[in-house]
Amino acid sequence: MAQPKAPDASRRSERSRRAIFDAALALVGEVGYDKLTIEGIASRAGVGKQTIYRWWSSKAAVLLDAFGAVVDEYDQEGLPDTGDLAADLKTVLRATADEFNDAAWQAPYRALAAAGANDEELSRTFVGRLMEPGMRVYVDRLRAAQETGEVATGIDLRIAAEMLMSPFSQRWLMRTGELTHDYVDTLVDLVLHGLRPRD
Amino acid sequence: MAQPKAPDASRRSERSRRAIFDAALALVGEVGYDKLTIEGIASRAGVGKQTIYRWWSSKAAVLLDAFGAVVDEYDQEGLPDTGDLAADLKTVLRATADEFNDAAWQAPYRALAAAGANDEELSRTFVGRLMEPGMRVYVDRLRAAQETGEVATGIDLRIAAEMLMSPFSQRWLMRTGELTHDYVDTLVDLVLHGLRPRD
Amino acid sequence: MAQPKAPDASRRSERSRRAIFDAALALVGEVGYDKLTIEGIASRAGVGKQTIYRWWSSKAAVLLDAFGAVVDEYDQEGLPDTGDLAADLKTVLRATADEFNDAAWQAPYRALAAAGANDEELSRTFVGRLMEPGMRVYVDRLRAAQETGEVATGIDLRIAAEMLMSPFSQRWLMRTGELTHDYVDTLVDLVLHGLRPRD
Amino acid sequence: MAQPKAPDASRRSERSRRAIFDAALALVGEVGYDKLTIEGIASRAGVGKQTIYRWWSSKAAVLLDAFGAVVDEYDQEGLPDTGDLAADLKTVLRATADEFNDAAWQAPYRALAAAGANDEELSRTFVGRLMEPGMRVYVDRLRAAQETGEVATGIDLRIAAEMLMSPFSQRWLMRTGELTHDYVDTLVDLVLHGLRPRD
DNA sequence: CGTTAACCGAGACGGTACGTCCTGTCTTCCC
DNA sequence: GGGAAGACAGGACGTACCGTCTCGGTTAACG
Repeated sequence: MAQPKAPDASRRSERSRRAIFDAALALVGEVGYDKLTIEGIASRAGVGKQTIYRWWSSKAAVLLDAFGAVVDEYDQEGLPDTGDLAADLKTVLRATADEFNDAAWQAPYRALAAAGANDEELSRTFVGRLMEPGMRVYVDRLRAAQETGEVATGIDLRIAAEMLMSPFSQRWLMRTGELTHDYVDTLVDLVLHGLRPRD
Repeated sequence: MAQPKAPDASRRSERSRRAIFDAALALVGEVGYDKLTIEGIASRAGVGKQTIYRWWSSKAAVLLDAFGAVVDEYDQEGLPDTGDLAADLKTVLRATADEFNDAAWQAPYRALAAAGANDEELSRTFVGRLMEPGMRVYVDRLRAAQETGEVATGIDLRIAAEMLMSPFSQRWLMRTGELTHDYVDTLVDLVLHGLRPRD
Repeated sequence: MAQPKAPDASRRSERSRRAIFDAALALVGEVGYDKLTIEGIASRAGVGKQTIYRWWSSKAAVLLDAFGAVVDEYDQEGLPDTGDLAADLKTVLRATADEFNDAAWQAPYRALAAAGANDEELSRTFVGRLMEPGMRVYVDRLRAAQETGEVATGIDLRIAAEMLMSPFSQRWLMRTGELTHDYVDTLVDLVLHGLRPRD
Repeated sequence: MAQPKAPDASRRSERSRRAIFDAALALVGEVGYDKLTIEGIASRAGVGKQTIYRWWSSKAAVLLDAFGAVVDEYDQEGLPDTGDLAADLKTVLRATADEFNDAAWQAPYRALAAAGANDEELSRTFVGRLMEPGMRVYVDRLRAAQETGEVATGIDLRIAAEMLMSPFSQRWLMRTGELTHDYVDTLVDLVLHGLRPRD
């Protein structure tokens, strides 16, 4: 079952791992994803190329881990639940919009989304690691709202959450519009109207 | 103030142009976007590299033109209007879902969406050339529905259209779910419920 | 019969060819053969690596051509023939000794002799290109001496020439002794004594 | 004034030493000297790389020791002295020719001769360890012949021995000819004729 | 109807990065 | 402390493409 040369993870250099993450994130911001190279990362991190190839299979994989490590620190603990679904969603989506407008997030996130489009394997990891967790907290919050009657029963909450998040992501990814607070508010209102219990 | 070397388009070889398109589309399907190369296209098309560089600035630009030429043949003439908005949307989105599930469309479309994420200029062209026209017909159809009272007035139709199309595109691009007819129907129903005239 | 990608020699850049020779000879003198690298030659010559790989198969092949070009300028025109074989041989071998003691010749010559020992193909070329011509003029001179009676008939002149040159080369290659004029004189005398017509 | 880390030879593993020799000799025969690597030797010998680096400074040094150990078993005990110098020399040189034509000797011997050409230090060891002892027995035999009058007095026996051995070695090293028994006989006769007491 | 200027196929060029291999050092764990 | 194992920083390998340039050849507009 094992690959033909599994490196011994217990001997891995934590120092190098971190230097590689820092270098990858810094470089993707400076030169963009297309001009990001393994050699560049290695050189900036003061690391041999082989140390990268030993642990990752592509620059996308490095970036995914690097960005994942950053995101993990933002420890999501579920959406707020003040009892007012619309207000809660607006609060969180406004914050998310601010994050997406932050240059430090743009480059790696865009890069990974793009790389995922052409690489199914990477795409699965990207979605599972970075997008699914976010999606799940929305579904949970919607389920809670269903129990208080704010949202109709019988609705596919997964699709409901996508109605909220996909227009938002798509707008940003394709640059078809700004992610303003106004936009967020309008979107939340329109979506929630559709989720209301039917008359 | 002309560029240092504006090639004379009137002397351009139509034969070569087509051969390049065919080669680009065939290759992106066979080897994927990342391994698509200008040299590969040139060689497959039986064309000198310079003939590509003379007319396009990158492999993305070639692919965009090549795919654009294919798409143009599907000449969109607006959405049907039978008077039943939901039915009309389902009809068209089901057809679109089938298209997106067609392997011949996947590779170039994904490639361009991905390339656009990292290249703002390309992104603008991609959206303007391939996505905007599609979006526009939806907005038009929604406006018609607004006039018949099926959709509430005062709604931002652009955002409404995005609520319909973005979850759909995102699902496909990120591979977070299948584009089935059932999915389309559910999505349309949920969205339209949100667009109904308020009580 | 042809190799799978014969480059077009008529388009070859003479400028690059010369720059490569110069760089190779300079570097082998500066850093030695073992630390001579294709990358180093390319970089010093201001040339792409591929330009070297296109025309040569190894650093040894480059060096052989480079050194060959230098040697060719020394245009051998046969040994002098004053009628005194011993004197003629001493004159020429003394000059050769001086050449072999010249640092500029040492590095490439040693390198090629060494590389040839481990690479039969290269060895054939090295011998044929650089050593055979030298050997031949000695054989010719000995043949002339045979006609004047200075050298016995029936002697294998090839072996005779080797008796003269091999101890000389071996001494230099293996560093088992100095190549002084005295040494040369002694060697010539001993060898010629063996070649004298038998009593 | 000891080196920074003089390993304690008394604790050295004889088992590893032998495994390294065997691996080095086997590999140089299989893949040639250029592709012989320390890693390859270590791995084939079932030994850590450090165990090699601890005791030798280069692959050439390993090979020299390995080959030296083999040669030592051939324990030279001087040339035969039947009273007939020519016959004795032919006997021994014929045997040597057979040895040099044996594939098992070729690779390491050639490799070391080549490595010596570019590495003065190695060259001294190689000559001193493997070539000098052989040379010495020839000089001794010639001296004995001088005392019986077969060889002229006043001759530099060192140079005389080289006249015999260098053409032989050179021919083999440079592949300029076969080492046949006929060749050996002719060479011995020619050389001895030159060494005869002058008239 | 010949001249000539541009596009064209071809591919050599100076470069950059790839992913692999090996070097020589260092660290860990075992005996 | 020697030895097996192997991660590490470093660097060269030989390959693949990049985007530029130069070379005939062909082809269309102009004189």
